[in-house]
Amino acid sequence: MPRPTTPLLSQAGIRASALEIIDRDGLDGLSMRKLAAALGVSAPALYFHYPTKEQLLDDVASEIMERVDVSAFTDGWRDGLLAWARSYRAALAEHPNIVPFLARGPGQRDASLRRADAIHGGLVAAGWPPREATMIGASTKYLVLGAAMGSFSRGFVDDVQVYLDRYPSLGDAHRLREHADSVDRDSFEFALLMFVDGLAGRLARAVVPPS
Amino acid sequence: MPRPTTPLLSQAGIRASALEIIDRDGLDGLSMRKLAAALGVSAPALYFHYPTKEQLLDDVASEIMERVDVSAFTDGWRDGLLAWARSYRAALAEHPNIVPFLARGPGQRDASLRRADAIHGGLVAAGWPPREATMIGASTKYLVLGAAMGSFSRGFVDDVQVYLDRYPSLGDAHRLREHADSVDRDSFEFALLMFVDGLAGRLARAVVPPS
DNA sequence: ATGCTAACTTAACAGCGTTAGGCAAACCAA
DNA sequence: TTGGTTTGCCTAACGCTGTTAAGTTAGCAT
Repeated sequence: MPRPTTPLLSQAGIRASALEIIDRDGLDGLSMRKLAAALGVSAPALYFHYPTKEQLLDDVASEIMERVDVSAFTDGWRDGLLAWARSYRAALAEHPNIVPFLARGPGQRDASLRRADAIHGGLVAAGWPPREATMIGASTKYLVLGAAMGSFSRGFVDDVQVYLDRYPSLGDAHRLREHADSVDRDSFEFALLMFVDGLAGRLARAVVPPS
Repeated sequence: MPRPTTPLLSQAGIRASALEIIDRDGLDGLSMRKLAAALGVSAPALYFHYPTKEQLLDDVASEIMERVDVSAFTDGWRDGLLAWARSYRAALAEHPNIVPFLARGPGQRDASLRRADAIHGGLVAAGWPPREATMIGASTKYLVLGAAMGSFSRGFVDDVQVYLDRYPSLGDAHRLREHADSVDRDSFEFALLMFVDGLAGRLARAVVPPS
């Protein structure tokens, strides 16, 4: 079968199929051969559309990151930060299996830079010194990514385990997983609020210096 | 070469060599064949001491986690939490390349449970409700792991990049990396302090309810 | 009509984690 | 001391991986 009348593959189609496999079979469950098979094509055919698997994953990750909302800083730094962090986490929650890949660096430099700039700009406009704005951005990213890694990739129920050990009346075995999930969800929200409260205190102290 | 007079391999030796390779060549740079070669042995020989590569990595990770200090909760929850978080991060900073593995779940269940129990117990003893103690433990872990992923694995300099873009006078190209490192270090400390401040406020409000 | 490029194919390479089977030294029971 | 079992290594090999090379033909431009 030589060159087909109408192309069998497209970058968008490859990305979609890849993400489907990742969601279903995990990050390690994606191989170029399996992906090709899902698209009804031989593995090397993919290399006419993507130069490398890494590049493909970068694109998939970028597609996911595009759903992150960095527009709410017009409503003040607090709302902006909360909206960013929550939408960031929500985006990762939709495709938990790709988080380990996403966690090792931004994909498309320019898009991620545009996001970082929106955040940084929003914070500075609200009165944060530039260097602290940078640290706030980094900190929030730490929180989201750490929570995403902890929640979505298996494991990390140890704290919940301890909790249940101390209150064994709570936990049927089959309820442990859902309980762990809710603890994880709540912990992220908790951490985010504590962090933002700490920030608010610092900003207040900076504006009105102590007597 | 049949059975040698004195064994060539030991679990401890295998772990040490594996960690050396990981530190030098990265997590993907560790293969059973390369590890075996470094030990002067053929690859399958390793399987007489470790049933699987995953198991070996689990052990290496556990060894690193043993250096985390969870003993400072006797000095109050604040100092305990700070000491734990800082020693946790320091432990990861010594072997950044293993963080991506470490981030996908606790290794030896009992050791990690013992740590989690010390933390949870320390927080509860200091007056935190059990459920919030669980969330504080989870949150702190998020922060440490997120920071470790962000800082150590390449990339994540985008915020720094934005910062430098806005103040281009600051940055020679060769200073960018060290600047990014310091921003990352400072950001972790910043995030940790903001989080703990938020916690302190919450605890104060809980103890002395608002009028 | 001719040649070039595009989009696929099959075959193959080096490397991966892991398993099977061989072999001799070391250990243990009689 | 002998004999048998176990131990700790070896080489060969399996099926998998990402990726490259070379072949084939449809479509398009000259």
